[in-house]
Amino acid sequence: MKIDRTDKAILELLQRDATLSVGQVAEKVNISKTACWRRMQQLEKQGVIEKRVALLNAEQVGLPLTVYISVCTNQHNAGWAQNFQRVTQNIPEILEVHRMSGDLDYMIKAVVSDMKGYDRLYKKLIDADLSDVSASFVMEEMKHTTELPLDQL
Amino acid sequence: MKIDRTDKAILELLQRDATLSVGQVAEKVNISKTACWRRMQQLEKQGVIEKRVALLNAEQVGLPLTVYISVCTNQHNAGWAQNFQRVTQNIPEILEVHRMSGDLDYMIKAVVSDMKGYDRLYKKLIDADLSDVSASFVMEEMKHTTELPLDQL
DNA sequence: TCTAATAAGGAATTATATTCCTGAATTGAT
DNA sequence: ATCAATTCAGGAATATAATTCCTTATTAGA
Repeated sequence: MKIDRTDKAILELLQRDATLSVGQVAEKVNISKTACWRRMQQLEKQGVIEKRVALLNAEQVGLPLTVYISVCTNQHNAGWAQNFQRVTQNIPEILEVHRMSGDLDYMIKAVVSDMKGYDRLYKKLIDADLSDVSASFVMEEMKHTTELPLDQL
Repeated sequence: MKIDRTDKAILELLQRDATLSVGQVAEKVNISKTACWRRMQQLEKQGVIEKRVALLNAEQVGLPLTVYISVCTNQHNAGWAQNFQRVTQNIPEILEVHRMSGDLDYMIKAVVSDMKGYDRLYKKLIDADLSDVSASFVMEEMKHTTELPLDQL
């Protein structure tokens, strides 16, 4: 199934605001309600639309501090990697974990309430045998979006 | 307005799946549809719920490569910062920009189609006089969520 | 305890999603 | 080019959900 110009327009709208009704989307992209509904279904079935979520304000829920943590290791073994995977999955403050190119290391993004909160997170990582850990704190969030650019479609 | 236990439960549900109907949420948190609807309205009015969005699959829309770019500067002046702000806001591949603690630098997260795509982005940054740029590519996305932990509420 | 204020639920109403059916456009074979 | 066969689109009907409105509890303060 190919994503055409109309699908692209639908995706752009829904990335911005998923509360739009089928009718509203249909009108904006100039097709009928039914046709629009079918396209939206299709895009979900294909997995192009992964999910619809509510985005919360981190400050208002008591998580004003974002921190990037890089973790280095010289342990190449599968056991270590598996343990790392398991530990990070189960810490809810950790929002993202990436294995990076270059050095053999990982980048973690986490949100915490304050330095005390970071310290608790740090200890959890240390306890899990992730020793080579270094943190950078976010001073100012200048841009933050979940909208992917769809130019290439 | 205080966020109580019930609000917290509502937020946890909607962070995970914003397609849940008011009725479904109400049932899960054991209150009436109307009460639940009012709480949801309130949470939106307060800005605790910032928005509802559709999350797309980056691979399926042709953006399989994520890159972190750090930008250093020795230019402290307001003009440079303003230019930086303007340039990054207008590049849609750039999803996040953070000013970090420690060294005077910035961290950018971007998505691109491939190395060619990265190179185009790189050139845009260079053109905008952001010279001290270094990239790290994501090899594997191990965790990626927009769900904030609400334990502290 | 009484009153005012606040919060909750049920029923009615409105809006929206979803299905179903019909007709148009497109494709592929002859 | 013509004729099925298939895919795609739209309108109307139906089902589901959101929203409003009204009435009843519950709470806080005098």
